[in-house]
Amino acid sequence: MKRINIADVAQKAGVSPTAVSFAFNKPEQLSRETVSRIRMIAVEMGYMPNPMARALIAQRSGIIGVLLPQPLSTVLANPYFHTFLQGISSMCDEQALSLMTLSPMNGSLDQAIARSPVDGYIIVGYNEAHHEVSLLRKRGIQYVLVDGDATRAPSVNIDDESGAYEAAKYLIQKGHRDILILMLDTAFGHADEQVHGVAMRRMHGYRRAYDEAGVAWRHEWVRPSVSSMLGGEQNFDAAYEQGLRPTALLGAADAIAIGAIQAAIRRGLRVPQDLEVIGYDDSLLANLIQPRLSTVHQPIFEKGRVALELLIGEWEAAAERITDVRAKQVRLPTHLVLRGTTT
Amino acid sequence: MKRINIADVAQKAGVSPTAVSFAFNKPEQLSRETVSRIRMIAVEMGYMPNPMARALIAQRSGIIGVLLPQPLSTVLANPYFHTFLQGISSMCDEQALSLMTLSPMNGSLDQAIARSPVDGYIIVGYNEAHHEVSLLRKRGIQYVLVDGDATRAPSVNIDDESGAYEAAKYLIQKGHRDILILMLDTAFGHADEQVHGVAMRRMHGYRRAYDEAGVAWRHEWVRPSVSSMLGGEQNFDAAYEQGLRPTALLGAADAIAIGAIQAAIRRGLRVPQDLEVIGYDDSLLANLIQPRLSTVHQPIFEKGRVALELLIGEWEAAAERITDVRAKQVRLPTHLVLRGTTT
DNA sequence: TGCCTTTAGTAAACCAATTTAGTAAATCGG
DNA sequence: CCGATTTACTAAATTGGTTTACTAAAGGCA
Repeated sequence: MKRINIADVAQKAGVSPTAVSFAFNKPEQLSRETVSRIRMIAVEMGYMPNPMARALIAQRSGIIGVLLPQPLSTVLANPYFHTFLQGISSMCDEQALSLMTLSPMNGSLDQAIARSPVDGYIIVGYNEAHHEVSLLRKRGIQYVLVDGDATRAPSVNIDDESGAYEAAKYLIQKGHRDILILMLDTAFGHADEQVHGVAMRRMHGYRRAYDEAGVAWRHEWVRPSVSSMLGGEQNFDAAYEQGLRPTALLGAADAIAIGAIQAAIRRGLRVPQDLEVIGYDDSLLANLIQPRLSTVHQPIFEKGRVALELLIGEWEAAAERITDVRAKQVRLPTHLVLRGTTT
Repeated sequence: MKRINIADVAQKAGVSPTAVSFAFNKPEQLSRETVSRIRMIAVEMGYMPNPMARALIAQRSGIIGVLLPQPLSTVLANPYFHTFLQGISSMCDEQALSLMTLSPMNGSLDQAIARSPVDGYIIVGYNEAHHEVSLLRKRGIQYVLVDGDATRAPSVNIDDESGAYEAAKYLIQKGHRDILILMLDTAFGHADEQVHGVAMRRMHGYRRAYDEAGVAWRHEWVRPSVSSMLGGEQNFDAAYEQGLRPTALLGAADAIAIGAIQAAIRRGLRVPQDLEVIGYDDSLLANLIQPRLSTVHQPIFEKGRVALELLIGEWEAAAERITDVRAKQVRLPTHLVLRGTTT
């Protein structure tokens, strides 16, 4: 079963392939009857122009790629990304763009990038200095960084530091001194990974509140956790078994905080009476659990929209050959939202 | 800033474009030094073969398209799809495939299909008879239907009917007679849409339990709801204001059931003491709310995996020109899971 | 030295469209 | 009635690669 092409239609209609192309793209170049005859035959034969050939010649596919730091199956387990992707896709719908998610293929982004027919990238969680990112720059492909450090490339970030600062300050002001901090593990950079700006900034925010209040920063009360409910559970348990007895908890992501709460409840603690908890992100999950999670709100949905807006701006700048414009660095605000896990 | 192509690299290396292609794809055709020289220059220039050209000639892009019934931003609000997409993407990761989501573009799937360079489709929530689906068949593009009725095309469904039957039977056996049923609105087919098989089968399952127990089926106790928490809330409220006082509730989707529970709690009802609730799907949400939702479990993750497996099977069959093999119709089992919203 | 094989590379065809330049035939004005 | 323009259509170039068929030079062997 061979897929029919423009030549097949042309032959059946007794015209040249050019005429078939015109019938769809420039009907005014042909007589009215010829156009309708060609279209009739095309529909009848089930013809549709080959998207690859079309994208090749048009030098654009109408697809944007979202470069993710983890396999898609992992990302989809994270409510933060649900909202973020919703933001991007709401903009996609408006702009008639398609969305393609790209994850590292057996560890490397290179392969994923190499075979993706996309017009530009939204890159999540990588810094400008990252190898694959600089390759894209070299190749002249437009991209926008999200949650990654950049100076030359356009980027969207949030005010991680001040959100964290507010959260820690709130707990300290309420008199808590034994605060367990479950930090993103990316703040502690493994050998092969770059230290991640987001995690660092959140840590600095917590730290600043401690310093300003004159509270000692104790390293054994700060634990790295993977950003998932399971990570939060395991780290709370581990801290408890080390003999720590926190009266409050700062989770650098909602999922971590929620996991920790479940571990705490399992140990008979009452939230918030025995343990006050503040998460980070204000993902949808925060509002679904009981008691509802106090957390640092960030505009996740808007972040996705803004990222795509910037990317579209890059295309326009490239089309008009504006290269000296300073890349836009957007920083969205954060704020503390107090709900049921604080008193 | 022009994107460099194979000819640029060839020129700089003083060889033909063919040699550059060989350096990457068939290095044994060239001398060792030439290969390494070309590769050096390619890296230096930041060259990477154009994915569209590559896909055009290879007649495959390594991308699979997931055709969704709603805009992506709507789909991502639904926990059912999170798990489903996770299932597909776990398989994608293994097979080194990329995943692209496709939603109707201003109402029409046609456009979305026309510009998508994909090797095959997983089509969610459409029947075989649907116009766009039959177009794909005509064009010889492989696809698999999920949650849609099919006889000729391969499909993945679940045992909607018996899951619903079990749920309704359980509540009836416990003595409930005033059961509010919040049905999927797709069971009541609008003018421009086809009646949706999933919704119909679930309704028939509920109905069969009523009939077998000799309980009267009262239409005013069955309400169509959109598949979201908001839909569940609004419909519970509406039913209550009509004077209905249910002692139990069947939600044809978890989101509906959860929304209804929140509306019920707001009215001072205790769940499960005053209102027993059984949802449908067993999405992750069901385990996160308090009390944990009793529901009909379906293997959502596996459904995604199986769908992609079938699609890969289609490719293989097409490659071997096997056309007379009967298309595989997979039906996965469902079962009732009792948690905290039933006594 | 002559013939055959291997090696290393290139020219040209091809994938499936779009677009530019060009060509007949028909129409029009003077 | 003749040159100019319009109409309706086509041939050929282009997009950026891959692949097949071919060629020239080098090496092997009698």
